[in-house]
Amino acid sequence: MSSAHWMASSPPQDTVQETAPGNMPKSSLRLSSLPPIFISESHFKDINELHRLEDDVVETGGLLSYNLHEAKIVLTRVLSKKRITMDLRSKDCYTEEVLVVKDISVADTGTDPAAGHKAKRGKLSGEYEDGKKETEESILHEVSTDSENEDEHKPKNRSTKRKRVASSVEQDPNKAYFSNPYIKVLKWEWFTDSQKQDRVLPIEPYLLYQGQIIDKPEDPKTPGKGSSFTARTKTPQSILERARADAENDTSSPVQQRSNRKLGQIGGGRVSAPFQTTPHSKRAALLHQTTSEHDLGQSSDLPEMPPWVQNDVKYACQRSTPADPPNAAFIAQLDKIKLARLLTGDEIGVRAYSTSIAALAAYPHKLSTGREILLLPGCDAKIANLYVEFANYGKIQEAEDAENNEELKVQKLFYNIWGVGATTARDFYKEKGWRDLDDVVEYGWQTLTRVQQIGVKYYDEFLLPIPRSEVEDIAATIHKHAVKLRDAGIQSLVVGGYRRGKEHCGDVDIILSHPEESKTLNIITDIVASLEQESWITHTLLISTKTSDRGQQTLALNSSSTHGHGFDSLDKALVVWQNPHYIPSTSNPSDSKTKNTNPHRRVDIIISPWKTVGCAVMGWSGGTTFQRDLRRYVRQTYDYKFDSSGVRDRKTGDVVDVDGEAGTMEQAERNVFGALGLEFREPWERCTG
DNA sequence: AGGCGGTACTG
DNA sequence: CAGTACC
DNA sequence: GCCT
Repeated sequence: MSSAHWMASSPPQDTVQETAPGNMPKSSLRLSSLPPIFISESHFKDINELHRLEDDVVETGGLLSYNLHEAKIVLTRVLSKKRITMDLRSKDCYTEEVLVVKDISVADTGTDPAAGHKAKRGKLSGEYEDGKKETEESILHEVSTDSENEDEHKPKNRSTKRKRVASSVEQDPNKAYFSNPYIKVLKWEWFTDSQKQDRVLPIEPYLLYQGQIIDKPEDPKTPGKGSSFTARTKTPQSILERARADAENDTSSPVQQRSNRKLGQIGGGRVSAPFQTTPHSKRAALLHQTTSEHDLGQSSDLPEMPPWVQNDVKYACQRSTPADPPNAAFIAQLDKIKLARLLTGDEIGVRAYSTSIAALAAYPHKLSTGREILLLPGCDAKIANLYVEFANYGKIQEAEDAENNEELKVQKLFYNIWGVGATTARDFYKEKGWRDLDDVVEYGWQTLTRVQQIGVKYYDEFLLPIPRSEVEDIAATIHKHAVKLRDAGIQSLVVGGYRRGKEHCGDVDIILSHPEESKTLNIITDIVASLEQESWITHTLLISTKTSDRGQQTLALNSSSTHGHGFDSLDKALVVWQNPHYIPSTSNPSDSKTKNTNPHRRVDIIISPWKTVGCAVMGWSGGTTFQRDLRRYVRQTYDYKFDSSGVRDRKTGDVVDVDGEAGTMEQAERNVFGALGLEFREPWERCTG
């Protein structure tokens, strides 16, 4: 994208040297002869700063305008063209880009926008070789086109204008620009740099966008856009959403369940306001609620609390958490709020909701009152209030709002790209101004990391659930290769969601080990190579061949006589998998080269040395909250540090053997539970989310 | 008022 | 160093 | 958001 290069380049700092601003007491910059100037508020921290800067402009005689239909200059801190046109549109200013071709000799050189666009469509149909960059030429001073309207199929030449601007201007390099009627969006630095140099600098190096104002386009919706990619991405509802929908259709709706409940038990009869409580009044309000319920003679008898509640056992690794708890519908609502916390970057909020959810998921009874929730570890007034709302109305406004929020919807779409986290998803939305995957591909493909490109390429396929049988097939293939590369002593175990019993898995996690320590050394490289060789692995997202810091391990140093260095290596590879065996198209037998349509899968291959394989299995089998709580439990109880490659004493750094002697991975894992003073939990009891 | 899991790779 | 990944 |  030539525009990207162009935009990224900084304005030349050596444009003019002659002025020595030092002896000027006050800026003598005069902007009074320039067209009206509009300042875009985007990226200004607060209104005051904006006003101050507006004052600065006024001080130079600049004609400040608040109407984009009269302003000819827009100063902005935004850099991306997409975002600029969005900003303009938000002020009811619709534009078509007007190209600036400075030098005739470079005009029309391979920047046909339609062609570029088409090429990217091709990528999405799978013809794209990831990793290979689509080299788009960066032509200095030529603004690549892109009509701002959403209509993908509009012929680009209709919306594209090219305007030649005199290049070798004698006196005023801006004259040619200001003699045309187009609106010009400049980097804010044009003004500040001009201030510094006390003269009106040429706008060209700062010109981000030049546009002609057009009428507001009709057809704001464009219902069927014909873009297969866009259509595809919207079709398969995310698993999460479907799970939620299911949960909400739960026949045992809490509304009927608690039909005798009076509305607005907290403080009044209103819907949302009562749930906004001040920190100090929260618990009191709820207690009052339960008291009044008691006074009304309703059954306030709570079921007998499970031992972990009675004993205030607070770590998720200390209790049984099934996959389908009685309060799944309520949990589904909390999950929506949690997702919103995640997307907005509130990691602590995520942690808090995760804790509450894990406790609720472990609770074996259908909830009946808000007071009940207060007894659960990790749950307090906020969650109890949400429950009361849920019990009364069958839904939670905050959750509904989060789910329906357009911004969050788009950010979730981006977040689902492998390699894109919450921060980048927000960046795509807020800074880049992208709204769907087509935008990502069209405007940002080259800025994506390698793995993000792969993530986009297989966006839909990575979201497809993997049946258990296919997980087993994949595991068998990996095991077979491992045996081939070493010997039949290789043991393997599928962990992750599969081991917790999920019917459909998001990915495949498999741990490989071997009772002889030497047999697992460097095997990850060999396995990946071997599977690549047979075309099972199409991409390696990440491979970790070092067990980084473990150099200091006394145990490894002394006991393992096997190797000179002999350290553990809990290696892993995160790869993209595709079954290379496909039916060569029954419908089109003549076509010898039909495409392999088997979906690409995400597969994690983990290698563990035998002596810590119990930790590896344990660390890869539980839900996230189970893992976090396990680590907190181990720290709190023993001041040890747990991770999937072993346990160490935090004070001494010594390795603690929790694996014991075991003949199988499962036995090793049981030993770890025991050594850590934990009751064994079956994998399907670790569904903490 | 401070803490919230621990580790490794990428860019 | 920030961001993302794994559970 | 909850816990210490």
